[in-house]
Amino acid sequence: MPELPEVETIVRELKPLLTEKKILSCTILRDTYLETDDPEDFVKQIEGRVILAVERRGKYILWKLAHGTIVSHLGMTGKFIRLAKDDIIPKHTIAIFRFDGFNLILNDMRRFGLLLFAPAGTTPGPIESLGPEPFSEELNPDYLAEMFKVRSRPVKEILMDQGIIAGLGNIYACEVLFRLKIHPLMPGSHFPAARLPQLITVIREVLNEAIEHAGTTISDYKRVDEKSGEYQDMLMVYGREKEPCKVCGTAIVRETSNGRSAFYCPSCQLM
DNA sequence: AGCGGAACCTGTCGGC
DNA sequence: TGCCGACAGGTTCCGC
Repeated sequence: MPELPEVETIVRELKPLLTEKKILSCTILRDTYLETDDPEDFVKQIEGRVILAVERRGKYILWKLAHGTIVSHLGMTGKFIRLAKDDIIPKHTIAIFRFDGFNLILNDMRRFGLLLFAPAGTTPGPIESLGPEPFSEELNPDYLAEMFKVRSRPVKEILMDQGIIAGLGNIYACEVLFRLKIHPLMPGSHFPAARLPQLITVIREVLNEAIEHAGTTISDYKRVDEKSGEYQDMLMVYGREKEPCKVCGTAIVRETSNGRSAFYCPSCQLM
């Protein structure tokens, strides 16, 4: 569901809500969701603790406590919803976090997400293996040249590989490649090295624009206040199979690659 | 090492 | 109306 812009939007909304607030209590409704066989320990670790900061790393949401970090990933359908104390708990709720004056719930219909507590000094495996943040200096043409050079897989898959760049998913990978006029199935090793600086610029442009529009809502993604994002109206190719390309009018094509749909304009985007 | 495919879940939509 | 298959913002694991 959520890619970097959606997670960034949620983190920005959680910050003023949770920073300096104490977790009064926590109830886990689906304990198999937790990355631990001891859900009671998770609750024990966090109850009564104060959230010092809320941060994002890739598509992961981090609540920093003095003695560790609560790590969550929203998978495809996860969301945090702010509820009044007496509101009915919706279907598919995973966890309830109670604060002074409100409850925050984690809800995830398909249960592809993740929730864990990482004690201070430890880094959970999935975060350890993340590549650089798109807005960091570590993402530079030299680094990407190394990554692309040896890979035969399609550029779209490389852009979506969290170990190479953290945060891009199917929507924004498709949109970035449309803007570059590069075919999503072009082998990574064929990507012209001279265009790597432009690739980085476009990744940042697309992500920034999506963040400004509070992310993309196709069906499930909702903000903490249940409002939708606005970037779906700006999408050029994602989800637009058979619609005319907004640049040249050719029908947009959908093609499956590695189990995911690649959307592209067959005349604008070249191998 | 890198790649493709399946698996993990539930819901929705389109076609017959 | 109803059933069935395809598909959905993701990640991980397994076998080649």
